[in-house]
Amino acid sequence: MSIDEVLRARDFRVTRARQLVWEVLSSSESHLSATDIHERVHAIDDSINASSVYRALALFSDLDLVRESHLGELSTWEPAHEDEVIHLVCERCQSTTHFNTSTVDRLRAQVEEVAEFSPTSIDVQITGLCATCCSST
Amino acid sequence: MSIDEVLRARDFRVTRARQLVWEVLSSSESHLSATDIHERVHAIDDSINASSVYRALALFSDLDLVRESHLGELSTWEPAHEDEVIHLVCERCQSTTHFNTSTVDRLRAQVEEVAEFSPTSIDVQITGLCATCCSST
DNA sequence: ACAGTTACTGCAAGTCGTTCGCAATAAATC
DNA sequence: GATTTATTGCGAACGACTTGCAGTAACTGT
Repeated sequence: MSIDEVLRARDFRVTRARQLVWEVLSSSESHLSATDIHERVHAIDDSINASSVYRALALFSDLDLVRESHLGELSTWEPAHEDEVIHLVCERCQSTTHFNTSTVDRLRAQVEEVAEFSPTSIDVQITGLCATCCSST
Repeated sequence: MSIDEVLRARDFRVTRARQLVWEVLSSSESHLSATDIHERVHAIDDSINASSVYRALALFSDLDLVRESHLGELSTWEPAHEDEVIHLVCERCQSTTHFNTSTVDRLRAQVEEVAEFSPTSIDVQITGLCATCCSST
């Protein structure tokens, strides 16, 4: 189902701003800040305003099409994904990558058993240096 | 070693602003935003300005006395602690508890090996229901 | 205890990301 | 194509945070 269809199916209008924001978001592999997104959208069509970008992101967030994270200094967005994933945030280049491991499940189990805590969501965030930045030190 | 001693030992002046920020920070069990801290400091002594709070936090951060996290919409602060610790945040009573497990070390090792990422800090936040709230459902 | 030095502070202005009100625009419906 | 109204662009406003600067108060030496 394309973004146009999703929007129409939920009775929202298909607009150029929304299409472009989605295009930028889904064609990037990493997390993007609102400013990143706005810049990229603006590069394609400079008539699209920053507030439209923010409004599109808010809408997509309501529709669970995107996932907002507060990893670095700014909020970042990415298309929504199912699994609990670890975020690796590079403190030099600010890039964010995903890392998937069953260790997170082990963590969940431990917390439930030992701490008697019943988790609804797990957010793991590791800051440090990514491979590229680390080797260029 | 008290905050006064730490400051003096490193050739920084002991000021009321710094003392109060530290007092607020170390007497709270949960993470606090800069605004929270400012409010609490202001409640004790309303002559202390917001910029002094920010400057104190920046200094404490340099001295590794506090730890900054980017888990929510705002940055939050807490006194630095040695071990990488898991934060269990109850979504009903808002209490925050620490949980210590070697699984976090395993995580670090995995990330280093598999993702070739060199971590400086690990933040794990688990939201859900604490034992008390869970049993009173 | 006091004077001198200067690290710190309070203040006000400035920055930056984000939000909001409103009139103009353009997507859907007929 | 005309009508309706959800969306937009714009500019002003907001809130967190930073900065420059002149005044203050914490340390130092006497």
